[in-house]
Amino acid sequence: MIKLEALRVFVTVAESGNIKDAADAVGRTASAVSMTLKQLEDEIGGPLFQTDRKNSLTALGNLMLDLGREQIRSFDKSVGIMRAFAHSRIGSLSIASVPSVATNVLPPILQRFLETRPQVEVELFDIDSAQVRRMVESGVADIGIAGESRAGGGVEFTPLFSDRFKLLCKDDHDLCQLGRPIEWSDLHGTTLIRNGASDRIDAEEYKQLSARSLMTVYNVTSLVALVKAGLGLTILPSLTMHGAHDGVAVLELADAAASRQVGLVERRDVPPSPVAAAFRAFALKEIPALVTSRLDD
Amino acid sequence: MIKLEALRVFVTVAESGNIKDAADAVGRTASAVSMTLKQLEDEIGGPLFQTDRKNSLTALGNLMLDLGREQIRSFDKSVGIMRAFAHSRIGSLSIASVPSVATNVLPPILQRFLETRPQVEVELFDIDSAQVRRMVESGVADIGIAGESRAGGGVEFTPLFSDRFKLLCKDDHDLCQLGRPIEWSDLHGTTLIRNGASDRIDAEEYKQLSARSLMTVYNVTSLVALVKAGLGLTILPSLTMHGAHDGVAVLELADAAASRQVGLVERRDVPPSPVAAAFRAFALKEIPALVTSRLDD
DNA sequence: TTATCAATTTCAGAAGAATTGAAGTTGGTG
DNA sequence: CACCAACTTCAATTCTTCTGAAATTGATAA
Repeated sequence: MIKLEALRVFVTVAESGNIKDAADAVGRTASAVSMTLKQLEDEIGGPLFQTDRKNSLTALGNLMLDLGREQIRSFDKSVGIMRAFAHSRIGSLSIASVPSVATNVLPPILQRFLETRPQVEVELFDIDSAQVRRMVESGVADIGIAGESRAGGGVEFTPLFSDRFKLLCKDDHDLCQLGRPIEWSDLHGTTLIRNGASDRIDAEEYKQLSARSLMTVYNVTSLVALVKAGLGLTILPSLTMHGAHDGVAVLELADAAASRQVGLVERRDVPPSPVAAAFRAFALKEIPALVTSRLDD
Repeated sequence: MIKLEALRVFVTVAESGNIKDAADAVGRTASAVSMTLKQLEDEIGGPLFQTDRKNSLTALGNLMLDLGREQIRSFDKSVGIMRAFAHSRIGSLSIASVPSVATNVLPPILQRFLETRPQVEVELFDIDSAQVRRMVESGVADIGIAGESRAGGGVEFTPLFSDRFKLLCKDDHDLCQLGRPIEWSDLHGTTLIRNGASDRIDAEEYKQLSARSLMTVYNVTSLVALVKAGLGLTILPSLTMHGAHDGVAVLELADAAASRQVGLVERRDVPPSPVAAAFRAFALKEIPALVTSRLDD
């Protein structure tokens, strides 16, 4: 059986024009090279060089030099691709994330992740938690970032950070004068605007308040605009409303349990691609640190 | 160093979905296959299968299956080409031959030669002996067929057959009545037409006759037409005028030395390509036999 | 949950292939 | 024609790969 290694030796000899130099180049003795060449000629079925001074090729030798070079080049390139992929230097990564993280957290994370992986292709979808789970489950996204869900399903959740809910109201609202964390009871008699994230709060008191609410707004920008216009107040994870908004105030809630767990969503039983695995490790290490500093503003 | 053989094993395992069947397919034990796979994973830098039951590939495994298959296919194809070329089943062959041989001898020879080599490409040039030598010397033709030349030059001559010169005259010419081989002296007083081939006759008597000749014609068809028209007689190698011509007679010459040696012309010090070498051997064996029967007509 | 069974892995020894260094050839050069 | 360098050959050695037995693993069924 002809080996690629034998072709490598042959090409080296053909290029150096003699066995001794080729032997040095491949790190063997001349006799080893000579034997390899002989074996190759036997297996191919004809002489490769015109004389045993290896400075001129036969027609067969020329053909083998061309074909051999191409095979070596192509093989080495393939191996390079395999290794690059295995070491997550190449590949593609599809991330599905809830908007708050996609907007406030992922940009610097991805930037740093891609700094050492310029060849990796990334797709980022910002969608709500339920859809994140769906995209990961169906394999459309390699990894998701979303709030924790009750049902396990085909996906697995790994917490990244916890994000406390806060109250958003107009900055001249009465509640701003309280000077202390807001109790659920403080909200009686106010107009609460529901949103996509606030359903996750488990407190019974909040649920009752929420049930009486007449408005639900999913878009954060709209939500802030409505609050600013004085149409009501709303409760959001603090990361969601990260960044100052003129005319609105962000107040602490007294209920420490009012928080959402944000974490990675991954498919169960399907191992991640090397890039996805690398991103997972990177995210697990970097996102909590980043979020901590971000929420301390 | 990753070996193509390891990729072969991996592809087989990926295709059979388990080690045992793959081991049978490649003629190894399961343990050997298992170890090869492990080594491959170490060298690439990541797992190839999702579990140690080898029925589902990782993303890396899928990539390697694709790339590996392609490498194997391409390598095997290259080796096939090398072997086919070495065994002269493919390649190209450029033959330069004098017209008499190209017309009367080569067609059946080439037909038989190519019967077992349908992929071989042949070019055939019919030109005079001097040009045959030139084409072979310059490498334009791989092999030549021509009359023997005095000067060696960069080419080598190997005799194939000897071709006696004969006299061609109008069939009502007086010489036809002699009923015996023609002596040079019989030609005194006749009109001799010189031609490209007859210069090779060494006999002093002929040379004198030839020197007196006023006409030289190189094209055999024209030559025969002139003879038939009664403008003179000419002396040609018998193969040249093979095939009956109405109205002309072919007479034996008494001078047994009046013959040309026809043979192979090959470049010195440049080994023939496998096809050329095969054709050489074939020609050396088949042409003399064919010519003998051809000239016995 | 545990028992079972086949597939896989591990391990040490065996077999095989490649490599070495020394001795022997060969071919080119002065 | 003798010399020298390059190459080949050969037997011993080293390195790699393979094998068979035993241990482990994981799926399936009781």
